[in-house]
Amino acid sequence: MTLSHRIVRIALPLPRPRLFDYLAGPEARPEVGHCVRLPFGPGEKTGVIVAIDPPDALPVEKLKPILELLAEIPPLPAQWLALTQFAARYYQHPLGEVISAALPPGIRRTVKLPRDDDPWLATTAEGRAALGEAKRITKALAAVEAVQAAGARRRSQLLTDLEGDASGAIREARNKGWLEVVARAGEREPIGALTLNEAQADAVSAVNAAAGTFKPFLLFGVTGSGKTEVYLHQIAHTLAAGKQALMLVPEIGLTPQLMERVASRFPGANLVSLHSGMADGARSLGFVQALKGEADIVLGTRLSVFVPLPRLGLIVIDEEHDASFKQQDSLRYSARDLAVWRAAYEKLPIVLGSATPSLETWLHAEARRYTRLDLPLPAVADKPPSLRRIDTRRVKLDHGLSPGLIEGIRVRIERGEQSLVFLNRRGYAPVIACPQCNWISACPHCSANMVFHAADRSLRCHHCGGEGRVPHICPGCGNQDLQAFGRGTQRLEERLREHFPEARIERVDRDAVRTPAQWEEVRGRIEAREIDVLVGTQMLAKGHDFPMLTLVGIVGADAGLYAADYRAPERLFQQLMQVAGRSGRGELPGEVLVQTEFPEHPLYESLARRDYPGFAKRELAERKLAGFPPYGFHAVLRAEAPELDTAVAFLQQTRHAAEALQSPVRLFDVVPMRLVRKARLERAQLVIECDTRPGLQAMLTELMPQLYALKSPKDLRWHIDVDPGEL
DNA sequence: AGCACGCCGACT
DNA sequence: GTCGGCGTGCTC
Repeated sequence: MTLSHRIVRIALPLPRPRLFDYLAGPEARPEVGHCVRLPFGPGEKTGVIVAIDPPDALPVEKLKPILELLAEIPPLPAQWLALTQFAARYYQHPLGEVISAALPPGIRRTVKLPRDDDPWLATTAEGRAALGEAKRITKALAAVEAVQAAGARRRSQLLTDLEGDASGAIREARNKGWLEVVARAGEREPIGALTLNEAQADAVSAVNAAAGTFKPFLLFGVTGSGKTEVYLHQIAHTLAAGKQALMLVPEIGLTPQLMERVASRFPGANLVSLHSGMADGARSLGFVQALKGEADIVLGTRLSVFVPLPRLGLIVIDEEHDASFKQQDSLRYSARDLAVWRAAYEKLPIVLGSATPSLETWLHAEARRYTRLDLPLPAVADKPPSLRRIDTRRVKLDHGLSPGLIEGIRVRIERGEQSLVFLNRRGYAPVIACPQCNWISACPHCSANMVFHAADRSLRCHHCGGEGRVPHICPGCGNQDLQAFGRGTQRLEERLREHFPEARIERVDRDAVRTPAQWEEVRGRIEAREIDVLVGTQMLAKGHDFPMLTLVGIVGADAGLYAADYRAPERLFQQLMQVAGRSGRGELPGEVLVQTEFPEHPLYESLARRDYPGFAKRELAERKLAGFPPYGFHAVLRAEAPELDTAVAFLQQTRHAAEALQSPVRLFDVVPMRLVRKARLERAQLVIECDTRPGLQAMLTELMPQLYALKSPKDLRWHIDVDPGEL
């Protein structure tokens, strides 16, 4: 080898925390951050260079040369590598796998990069003339029309603007000379910017003033207080300074309306949207545009926190408390927490928006580590709906519905207003049982009951997706009289139809509304006042304002009050605040009815006053007493195997190893998980608790090599979850 | 994760 | 006599 050969250290997608050294020839000109294709064992893999000529490299004669340096992908910037390295350290996950999770699948798997055939298109005089003279709008003319409306449009954006596969129509319009390639969208007046009220204006200037420094903000305001408008003004300021903006939204928050609102506000900006449902090519293209600095705004779900942005100037996290920011498998990261780290590392302001912040964020704000920006409701809408609690111990329920709620719905139907009944349990009934022999509809693969779905008379397990027919006679004793116990949204819907046969009733849950398009369609009908009563799960809690919705009924929420998981009340309060906020958003006064056996429960007291700070104060006091987050820190090691003993034995071994480590952590007992059996696997867990994050980190870092060294049975799988969403 | 190497049961 | 089971160990 010659002197100009370099040794490159590569992170590879392997489930062990190891890096591998290779040789790169003089012609390769390797840089840290470059993607490389290389021989690995008998096959090939793609990896990323994390170091060049490391001092502790393997002897050269043991190294293989790389196959190819993927020079068409610019090297990933140092800040990006720092983010993945931090995530690998913090979440105790192999760096190669973190990098692989952070890269879009198209780049991860192949050498093929989607050709950047994504020019800016503008209309020509011929195109505008053709549009004006046309009697019929052809697909090609529709493309011209869409470009005309936007001023100039990226081809990829145009493809998503138009119905179906529009690539042929765009080609035709270009061939006819109706569309031409332009260097870049010209500066245009932003469309639809709203005048800010005083609180909004203050929030905007506070964040603008923090440009170029790490400063976290909590934008605290209910839906309707205008958080999105504040984000848009902050993004406008960021773009004007020549920087890029990253905006993360919950999974269900990434709607076409939001995309459209951002796109039409910044017609000249290159807006990239990213979520896991996108095709590989589009995802890779967006990623590379961001990496090259061509994207101005990235709007996406949690995975967007890993998008490289060389000129990043602002991060926004909408609904920061939302559970979908935490990944629940493989690399179990919190996009919100990583975003805060990223903002600190890159010295940026970050805005966390919520009406019901996570207690972690709220505590930061109370401690003045985060700056709280309050957005009160605008004066015109400043009439929070009255909240009434219906004591279900004192009234006779009709299939779970109280007379008060039924009467409330009846009145709304008469007035031509809309009602919403919220029940966070889909299906018809949560269990089928035999009153004679106590047989119940248990899932054969999980320690859970199968839920009765009336539409197709099926029994479904909501944990493993298993499905079966409802037996005609009891499998235990042959009894013909099987009964459905408890209630879900389907049963409520059925009962409401019996009560109000004339009313237009619509159920909204994951069974009835499967795709975003279906949800859009239902939403349209709600707005067009074609629906009188909505029945549904938390899907209904989010989304847009329905001005004619004046009654929200909350049914069966009590389960969250005394649940085993200490986070249950926090989630319940967030959910109820959100669903209660659906009512009375227009001119008409709203009402919320909560059916409960515990009307005097403090959570409902706080809810009635719309008093998040009061709720948070009480909840934080309890957490502090228990040493739970955000006053203590958890990691949980989970193991699963066909036999529970296998999983328990593995965790016991780990626990012994951990005990020997001289660490301030507290090790809980190894216990079966609450849902012990899921999809034919028995699961157990070991919770590790510590008063400080660094203490927990240090212990885990010491423990991990021993964990990897433990020889675990072939059929056992384990993972570690730092800052778990639930215990 | 793949994938090969490597020692023990029922088959052309 | 071999085809193949998946246990263990390695990949620069």
